[in-house]
Amino acid sequence: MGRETPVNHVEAERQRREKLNHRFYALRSVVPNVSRMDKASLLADAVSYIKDLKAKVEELEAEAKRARKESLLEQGISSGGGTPTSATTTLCGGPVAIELDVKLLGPDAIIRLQSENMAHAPSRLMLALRDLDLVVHHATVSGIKEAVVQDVMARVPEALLGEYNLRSALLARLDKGS
Amino acid sequence: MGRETPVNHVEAERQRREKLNHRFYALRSVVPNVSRMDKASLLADAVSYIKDLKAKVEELEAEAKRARKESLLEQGISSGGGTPTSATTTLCGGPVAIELDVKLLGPDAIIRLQSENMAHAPSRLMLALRDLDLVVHHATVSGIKEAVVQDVMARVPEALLGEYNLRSALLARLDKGS
DNA sequence: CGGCACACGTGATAC
DNA sequence: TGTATCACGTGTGCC
Repeated sequence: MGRETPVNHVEAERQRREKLNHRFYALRSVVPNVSRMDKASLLADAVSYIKDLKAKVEELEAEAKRARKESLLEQGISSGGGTPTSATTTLCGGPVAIELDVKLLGPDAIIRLQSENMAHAPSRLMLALRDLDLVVHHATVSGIKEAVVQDVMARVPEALLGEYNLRSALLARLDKGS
Repeated sequence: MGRETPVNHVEAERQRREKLNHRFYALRSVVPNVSRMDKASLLADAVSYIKDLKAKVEELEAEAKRARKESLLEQGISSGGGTPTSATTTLCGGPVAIELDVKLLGPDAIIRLQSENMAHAPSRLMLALRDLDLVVHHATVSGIKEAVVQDVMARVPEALLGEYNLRSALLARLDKGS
């Protein structure tokens, strides 16, 4: 039958070239010292430039690390003031301080979790929600110093309906993810 | 009259192509995390990478200058300073449509993730953040129907500084957690 | 004239 | 099956 007009192919190739050339132009805009307008030279210059930047970054990072250690030393010496570090290591035996509030509105739930700022609290709650198949509609999490508070609005699967059920399941999941 | 055999022309063009491809290969060797083997993507990644390196250099230089002044003054001002900002945006066409935007402000990052409303998107991002040791200061997630958008403010570990690095690491983690 | 660099259309090919 | 990318040969303009 009639050939599927190859004009599409031509046009596609044209767009591809156009895109490529645009990328080349973008590359030119970020690489200084573009001696030749030549594409090959541009690529070569880009490579050298990247190598230069890499070396520079590495050098500066080493210097920064050095400076940081100095700074840490200074801090360690001058740490005569009151430090707010409590960090009672009672994580193991004792349960972490947690306050969990669950309210149901029809099939949806409003969940409020306030706890110590343990490591990666947000991922913990989100994992618990995921494991229980709660569909998150909206969530906020804010952490300051030693405390973190999370508010979540989500849809609850029928099997978990009932504030007590939901709260228990959430607490179990939260403890489990220690 | 008889055509002056264009074999020279052909051969010249062939060598030119060969040279260009070699340059492309060289560029690949200095740009990390080249997701696609595609030439256009390589150029785009190279541009992002160069921008990122530039920002990193600028940031580190500012920090070095600041550290130098601190060292000279021997004064301990709070280090929660704001350093100049830079921006990076790209789009990743994987199994799911994802748009990830990362902005660095000194040691902190502002992360914006917009994606399809796949199952449990929030836990995914939070897991990625946890795995990368980002300390989340504030986060919001809102989902409606087929789309979900997440905004996060978090502290970035030194090893991950650089928008390109951070973005790549996040993308990798997000893909991994399918 | 000839070297050089580019854009174009085309066939092949992978997903 | 269409939709991507790529390499190739060719035409064209510029020193």
